[in-house]
Amino acid sequence: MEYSEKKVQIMEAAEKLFAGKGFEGTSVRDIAEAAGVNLAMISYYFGSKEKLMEAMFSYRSESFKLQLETMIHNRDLEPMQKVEQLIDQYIEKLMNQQCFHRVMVREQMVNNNGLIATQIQALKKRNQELIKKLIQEGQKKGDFKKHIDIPLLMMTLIGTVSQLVTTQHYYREMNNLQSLSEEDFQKHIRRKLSQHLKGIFKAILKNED
Amino acid sequence: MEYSEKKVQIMEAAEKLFAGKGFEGTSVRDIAEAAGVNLAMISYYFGSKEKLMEAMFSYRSESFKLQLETMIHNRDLEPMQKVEQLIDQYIEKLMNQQCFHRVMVREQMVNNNGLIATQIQALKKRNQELIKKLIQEGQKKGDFKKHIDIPLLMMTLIGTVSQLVTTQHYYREMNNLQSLSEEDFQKHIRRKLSQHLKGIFKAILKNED
DNA sequence: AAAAATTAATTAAACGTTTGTTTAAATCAA
DNA sequence: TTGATTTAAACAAACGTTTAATTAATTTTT
Repeated sequence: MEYSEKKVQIMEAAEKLFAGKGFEGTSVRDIAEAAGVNLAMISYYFGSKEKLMEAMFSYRSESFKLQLETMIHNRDLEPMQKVEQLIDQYIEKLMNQQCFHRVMVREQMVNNNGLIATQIQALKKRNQELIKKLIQEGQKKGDFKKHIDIPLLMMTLIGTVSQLVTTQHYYREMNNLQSLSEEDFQKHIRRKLSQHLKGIFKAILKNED
Repeated sequence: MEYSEKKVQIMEAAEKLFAGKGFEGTSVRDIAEAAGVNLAMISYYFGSKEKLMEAMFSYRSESFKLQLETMIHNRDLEPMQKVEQLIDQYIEKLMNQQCFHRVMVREQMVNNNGLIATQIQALKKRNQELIKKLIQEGQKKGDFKKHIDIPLLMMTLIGTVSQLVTTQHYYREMNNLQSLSEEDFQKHIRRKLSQHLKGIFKAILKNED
């Protein structure tokens, strides 16, 4: 599917509204107004509200993929360094696409069998295989422990970042970070997350022989 | 607020529907049908759909609190044992109230300033203070490390469990666990989570001096 | 204890809005 | 002149809520 300027305009307005109020909580009139287009344009371009959601999902899924192919085959990096890059890239992707992430959190809770569920599954599978490769490489080299529960480790990576992103206003208030500017607060979160998750992964993975 | 049998009936039907389709995605007619009552009874008992949500939230919040008071003051338990009990109790609470948890995940994402946000905040604050006490006790005894980022550690505990609960059907499929019965699968998750999180907490907390 | 009066619970129908989508006319660009 | 875009208006369906009438339960009076 090709994305004309108008289409992107509508998809991005829809994404922001879906993230805040949910799919059902957002009317096509809301979307049209936010995108600055006539109500009928949404059906005209996408066919329906549902299909707009699917189009937006496809559009964002593309840029949500982790880009690790070249890094993975780099022989100059230690396995642990690669894992650290994976963590940082995951944090970066998610923090830069917070709206899309919120939409995804909502969508993955409903067990639908549609296009969106398929796309989420593909994203998850890809990520799990990437980290599996990295860890197996580290195990072969003897750097990592033998028995690693990779799916559970993924849950901790994704879950920790996701939890902080979706409840950041609570985190901010409970830890008295209101004095920080929004930009500084976002930087603060990234730094903390990176540090924290690298510590966990090191503790879980590293062989102390 | 007192909870008559009919009220509970309606609240529990609403909870299940809200968990699956969201607040806006669920109609009061859906709720009435699922609860086996007349449509008008919802306004009659609760005033409105919104107030039904609030009532349900108060109702569930009560039983969602961790019960750790007596355990915390038990002098026969090591700090690490207490932390392990906290982890197990958290897993238990969340796994036993998966519907309510899903509703909460959705609600946490919208930055509303109403009754529900206040209740979520109170729950979070309580839990954070409980774990803070436990960790500080361990630090005093010299069992735990000096510098622990407690809020981040909470994110990992809550985030990991939450991520697995909200995406369990993906987890099940990706790890070929479809042969397990639903009951066995739930047990499997609990066991894995407990093991995994205790490992992480031990690695992060334990002093190796 | 029976009858009457009062309150509570339940119902089907209707209310006015809002919903997603479609239409047909109007405007624009090629 | 043709085809793509944009518009305001209209559509039926679904929404949350209210109404007024009816039934059930409880309390008061005899």
